[in-house]
Amino acid sequence: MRVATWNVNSVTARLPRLLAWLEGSRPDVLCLQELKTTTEAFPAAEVGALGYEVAAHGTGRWNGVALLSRVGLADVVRDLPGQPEYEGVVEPRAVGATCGGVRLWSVYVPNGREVGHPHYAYKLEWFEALRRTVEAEGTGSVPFAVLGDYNVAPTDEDVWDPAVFEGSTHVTEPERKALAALRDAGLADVVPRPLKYDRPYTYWDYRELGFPKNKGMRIDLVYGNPAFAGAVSDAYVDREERKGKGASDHAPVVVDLDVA
DNA sequence: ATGTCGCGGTTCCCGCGA
Repeated sequence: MRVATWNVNSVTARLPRLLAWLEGSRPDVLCLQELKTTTEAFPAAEVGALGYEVAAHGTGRWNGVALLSRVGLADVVRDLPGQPEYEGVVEPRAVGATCGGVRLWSVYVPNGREVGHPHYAYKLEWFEALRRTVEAEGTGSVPFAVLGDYNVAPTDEDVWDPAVFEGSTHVTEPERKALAALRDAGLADVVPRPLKYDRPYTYWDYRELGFPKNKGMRIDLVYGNPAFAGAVSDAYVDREERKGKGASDHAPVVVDLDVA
């Protein structure tokens, strides 16, 4: 079984690339983030023509997540139980489903903007709701994983230059402790292999030639319970998809599993 | 070497978020 996660930075803008990537990589399940469109406007017919069922969750210009599956899509849940609001709104940042006997969540963790900003506190609250979901769903024998854009680099090795990020979001101790809490809840960080260079970055800023200079970050993560992580046979970052005109600023992370 | 991108509204540029 092949599962993948990809922040597409607008599914509408990325549709030609998304369809080509699905045809080329043939994941059984794909977790998408940053749809930037509504549930209704999601291109379900186009991905359906490739054999995928869709659980999309979007409200418009920002955020939005989806699960695409060609191995079944059951027990769909939109939003984390108890997911915190931002400015009075529960944003579309999480969707869960059971696909081919594996329980999966596609998540888009809040960015945080600046340390001390209300969005940063919201980010940490959001992680706590995610941790509670892991405790509720992920501690049994069923393979379980949370895939998506976590907006946190787990270690200093996961950013191209730690000095540049000093004092910024994505690398602070409270954010990294939120990831550690997920590991304490039983999940393992399924670290993919890079297809080039030494670090498996998943995101490179559009600005200042981030990709050609490999000024990247590993912020798109796959956190799986023992039944999931123990079944992993391979994992890699598909940096090829970050190349060329019309790319997202994130590359897909692909995980192959030996599950029935 | 791609030396930002994408969206929606206040539209044919601007502000915002990332």
